[in-house]
Amino acid sequence: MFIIGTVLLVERGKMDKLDKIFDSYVSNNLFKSKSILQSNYSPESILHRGEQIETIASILGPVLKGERASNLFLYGKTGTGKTLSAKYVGEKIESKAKETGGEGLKFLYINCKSKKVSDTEYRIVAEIIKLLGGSVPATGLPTDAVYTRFTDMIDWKKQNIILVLDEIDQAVKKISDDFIYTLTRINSELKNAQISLIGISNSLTFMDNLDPRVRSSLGEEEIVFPPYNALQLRDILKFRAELAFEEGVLEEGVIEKCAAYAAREHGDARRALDLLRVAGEIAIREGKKKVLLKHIDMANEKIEKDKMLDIIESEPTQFQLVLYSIVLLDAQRGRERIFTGDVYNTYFDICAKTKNERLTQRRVSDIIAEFDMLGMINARVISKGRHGRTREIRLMLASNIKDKAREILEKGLDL
DNA sequence: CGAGATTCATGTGAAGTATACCTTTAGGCTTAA
DNA sequence: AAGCCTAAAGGTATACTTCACATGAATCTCGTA
Repeated sequence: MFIIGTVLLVERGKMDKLDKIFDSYVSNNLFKSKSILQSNYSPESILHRGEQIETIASILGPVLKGERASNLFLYGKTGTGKTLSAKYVGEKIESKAKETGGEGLKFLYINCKSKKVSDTEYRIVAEIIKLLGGSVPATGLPTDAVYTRFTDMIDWKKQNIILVLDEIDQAVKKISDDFIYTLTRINSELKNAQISLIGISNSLTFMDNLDPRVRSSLGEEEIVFPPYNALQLRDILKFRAELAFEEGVLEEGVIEKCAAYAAREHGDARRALDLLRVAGEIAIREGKKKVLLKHIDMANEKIEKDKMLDIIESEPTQFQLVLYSIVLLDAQRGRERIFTGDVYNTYFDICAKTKNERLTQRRVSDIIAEFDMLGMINARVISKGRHGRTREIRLMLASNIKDKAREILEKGLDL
């Protein structure tokens, strides 16, 4: 109890000196500074990405002379340092510009996948404007009016904007590619300002199914981020672990194991760092003095679990109701197959019980399709012949998190 | 017995509705000159 | 008269509903061997 309390404390705020001293008396805190292992931390130097960073820098360079930089496109699997490198160069170039007096440089970073932005073109542009310090209503404006507002905001003076669109493939999948086209075309409507786009994508094939016009304008320059291999991952982990952990709390081989795990998952450095951090947290919770090898296995499991549960928890009520129906049926039926009709019936009952409004079957059908997209369930349209057509639904949650998922849903739904 | 017709239970697309929120506009009230 | 506030009018995005039609294999029907 005591220990868990401190862990929470440490998680909440950043530790100041006093906390640090107290902590060393109160608990066996293995971390020197945990934030270093968190994914939003940008290290002073980025290992094994020198080449890419230099290339980016040289492409963006012209901006410092007030010229427009080429649009740039970064490929690479998750956790290969794309975002980090882009942000890194962006920040450097921004401060360089300030140093040399040129005020007219703005570096904007947008993640197209994050919850508040995702889904619509409108929200993405709105987010850009917010970053520029303006504000846009959440709804109510025609989309092109938002674009106009955006151009107005930039164009009042001579300046260069570098706009990073992270996970751009997600945006294109949800919306369509003419939204990028609009963005690339904005340049021709600007009189004073200039925009350079940096697109970041996980999918290597993303460019191939893009409108050719968009492809040529966005991909003026392309940089590929290859996955890290186990050795490089080890270097990165070592570098960060030294800053993050107290000395000597890592069991021999812990770093190597993390690196190996992550290397197996297409060289994902973020994953490796998460693994290490969570392993540390588990070790503390168990009251151990050292992070052991087995903690990494536990961490691996926990991370998978948390990812799913987070998604579930943040889902809107109606989605939770539908998912809850599926979870219930899954528990009831065991191996028996679940069909849309079954889900709708239980959903119907649950709505009655919880006094929630009931959606139509049509809508529920769409919701089920969306869960399918999320990978939470596997839904396949089959024909049962005389007995009609339906989706055959299987819950894809690992069995060890089903109970937890159910718990969260019941809590979320006030059951 | 087999080929076609039927049928069921939903999938799926299009169009319409409700709601929440935004801008613009016009009128009315206040205030300062 | 100028400035400010408010309410009404006119618009949009989003989530959902309604309507209508599409699907595709199990099952039925019926002609034929």
